[in-house]
Amino acid sequence: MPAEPSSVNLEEWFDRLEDSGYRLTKPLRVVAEVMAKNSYCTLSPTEVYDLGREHYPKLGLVTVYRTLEKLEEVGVIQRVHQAGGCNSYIAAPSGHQHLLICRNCGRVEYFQGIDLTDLVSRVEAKSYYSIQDHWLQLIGLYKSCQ
Amino acid sequence: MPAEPSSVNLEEWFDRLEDSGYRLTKPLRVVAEVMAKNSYCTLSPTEVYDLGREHYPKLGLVTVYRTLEKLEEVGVIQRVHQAGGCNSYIAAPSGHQHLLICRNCGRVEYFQGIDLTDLVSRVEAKSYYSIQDHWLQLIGLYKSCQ
DNA sequence: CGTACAATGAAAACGATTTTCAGTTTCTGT
DNA sequence: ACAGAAACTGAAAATCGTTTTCATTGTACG
Ligand SMILES: [Mn+2]
Ligand SMILES: [Mn+2]
Ligand SMILES: [Zn+2]
Ligand SMILES: [Zn+2]
Repeated sequence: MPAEPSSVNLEEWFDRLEDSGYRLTKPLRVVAEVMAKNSYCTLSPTEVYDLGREHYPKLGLVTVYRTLEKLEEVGVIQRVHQAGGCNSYIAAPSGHQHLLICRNCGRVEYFQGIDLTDLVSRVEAKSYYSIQDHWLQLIGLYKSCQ
Repeated sequence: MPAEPSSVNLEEWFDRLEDSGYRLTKPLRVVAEVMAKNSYCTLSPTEVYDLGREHYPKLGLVTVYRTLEKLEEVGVIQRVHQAGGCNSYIAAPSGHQHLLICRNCGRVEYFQGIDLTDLVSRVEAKSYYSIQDHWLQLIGLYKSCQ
């Protein structure tokens, strides 16, 4: 059921960005590439900046922020919330999946097979809310960190 | 199943703080009181500061930060993560419960009756992680916000 | 090509949080 | 009740991550 983060199709990312009217610039390509190549772990804007400059030293931190925003907007990456902070991102899986994060090394897996729709609508029926979304994350220790 | 946030026993909070070696000062009491009296909604440090100064004008913002840290450490409040930001807190319910938050007005309910232990251990069995914790939050619209 | 405009990077501004520090308050032991 | 030690406080300053501004550059499109 748990799966390695599906390897990313960078061309598809670029298509989505173009479809949303964004231009495919060098800095954008570099940032996207960094996120795509590190789809198994979370990265903060600064970490993306450092990795990006290895390939493209001119890259500016401001552009990293702006590009992460775009990538999140078109849905190819997502923000990850952790006890230590909520400013890192990871490649989003296709479809709706949940995160399993290692508290120690930050390694990430996605898992499927937990379907909450029944449980959620049961709660909805008994509350005064219309539930639009849910957010489930598992936290633990990866094999080599136990 | 959904329930009004259980009304808070402030004395119990103070006991817990004392047990952890913290001193019961005036500013701490004021901050705790603000969190206890607003157990149905989330508050940012600045909001706590403003509410606190209504009762105790000398209160400093730095002390609010320090006190929220203590309250979280002893487990009587918890940080709430939302799309708009992750810097607000709310009184924690007794025992393990999950949050149901209104996207519009910020109103909060807790709900019980969703037991994930089975689902979670099923995922654990098929992953390389030992799962220590989970984090489930429902997001929607409260009655009067729909 | 040439033009229109989105996107860039550097610097400055900004807001939230943390650190520093000198003075105050709380608790403990007498 | 009292003295002393240590925790705690508020104001100011420092710091950190993020956003805004702006002059310049690069991309898409005809
Ligand atoms: Mn789900
Ligand atoms: Mn649970
Ligand atoms: Zn968060
Ligand atoms: Zn509402």
